[in-house]
Amino acid sequence: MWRVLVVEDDAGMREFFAASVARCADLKLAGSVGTLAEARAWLDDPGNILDVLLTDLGLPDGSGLELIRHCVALHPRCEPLVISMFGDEDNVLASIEAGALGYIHKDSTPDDIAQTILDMRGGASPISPMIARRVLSKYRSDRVDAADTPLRRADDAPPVDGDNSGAVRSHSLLSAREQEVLAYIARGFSYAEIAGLQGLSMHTVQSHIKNLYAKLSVHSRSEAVFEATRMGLI
Amino acid sequence: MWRVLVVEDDAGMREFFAASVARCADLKLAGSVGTLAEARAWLDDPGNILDVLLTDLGLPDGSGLELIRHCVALHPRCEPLVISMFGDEDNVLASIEAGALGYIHKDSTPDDIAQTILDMRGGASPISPMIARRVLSKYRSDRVDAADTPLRRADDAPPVDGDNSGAVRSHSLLSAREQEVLAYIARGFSYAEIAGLQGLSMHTVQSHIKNLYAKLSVHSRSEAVFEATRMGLI
DNA sequence: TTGAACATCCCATATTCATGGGATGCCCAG
DNA sequence: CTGGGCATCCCATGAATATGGGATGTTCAA
Repeated sequence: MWRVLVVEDDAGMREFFAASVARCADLKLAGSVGTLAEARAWLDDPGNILDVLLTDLGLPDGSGLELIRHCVALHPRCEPLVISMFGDEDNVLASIEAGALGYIHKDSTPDDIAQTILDMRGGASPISPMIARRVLSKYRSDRVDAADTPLRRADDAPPVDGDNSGAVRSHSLLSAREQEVLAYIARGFSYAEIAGLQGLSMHTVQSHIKNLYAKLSVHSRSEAVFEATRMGLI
Repeated sequence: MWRVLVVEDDAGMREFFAASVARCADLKLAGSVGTLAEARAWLDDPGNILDVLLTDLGLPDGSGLELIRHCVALHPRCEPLVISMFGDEDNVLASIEAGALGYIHKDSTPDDIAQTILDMRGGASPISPMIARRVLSKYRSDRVDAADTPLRRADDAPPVDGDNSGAVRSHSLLSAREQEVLAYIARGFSYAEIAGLQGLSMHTVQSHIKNLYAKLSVHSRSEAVFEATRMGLI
């Protein structure tokens, strides 16, 4: 009997999925929430055990991708399944990279949904041939250039400066300020300390760090130091 | 109109596949052979152009895997498809690694065969959910291996230990656990996530990090990553 | 001259950290 | 057989961080 958590912002849809799960004898609806925050809280509760995460990608307060990563980290035995819309292949692929094992179409019937979940727990990966092909391509190219594969969380792509005039200033991904701030971060200085050392406001420092993170595609100081080191910026 | 080469040692089967291809208006039977040698010769002839290689794996004079590799090298635009038997998943997986895009079951109907080939040329990868799952696992473990390789350098750290027989680990500043935790910290994982990934309690992770800090004489994650990098521990 | 990138500053809030405790059990060396 | 290093777990709290908003001005290139 597999425990399923449904995460979907649209109330109607959520009801539908929840009902589909609930009415299958081999599945148990462990929970049903509508936001990323709620889902995270649910997953964070050590009392909750999960076998299947059924989640939408477009949540009001964030991306389902984050949720998937969070889930695979916290519940290693849980298998994530994505609720996808038609023509949403890029996102599905991203989900798979994030840890999803397959997806369910938004216009599936209740029985299809339950069956797909059971198939997955039986060892299958419910993905279409089109997606399979793309996974294969990715798989192959990754084997080739595995050396400089981004390490993690590189997919919630930051606004990494869409201008490709990069030929000019190719060796300064970061602005001068950002670089300085980064150096301080690596040495463990706090916002306030960096601000003091540079004669800036703490808010300014915060801003620089925000931008820094976006450019490095990271979400924390330690990750930033790690990535920057890897990229030879420190 | 896709040109198909059929490679299958069993004469009856070969006839069957050849006929299935031939009778489809959008496919052209470019050739039909029964041995690896013949197939190689066919592929080696610069006059022959190929869009789809449909091959069995168990050929009398060698493996279809070799043929697939040979084919992808000589005919980059050709898409290999494997003829598989029931329960032959390991071989199918190997074929995919060798370059195959999918497979056809030996007990398919003529129409299925043609349709599968057309689907593949349309951008799909005809593989079952079970196989897809195995490809995914492989894909993921490969990525992890790739990401981990640069981390474990001078030292030891067997992936998941549990046995602390490391008596001979004389000049290792950090314990195995601490190293692992450090690696996760560098990638920006939170306490809870690291705990999940290692199957530990969050409190335990916290303890390791505390001790880690003491050993490195630092007071934050970013400092730890910086110092550890400087000391060649990451 | 209009937009884009940068630098600067401000605010608010939920989450996560750091760090101080303390506890048990294992194994190895002294 | 005892102490120290390691691994594991628990708790609590103040501090720091991450991240979402906005706002202003400069500079440089299209």
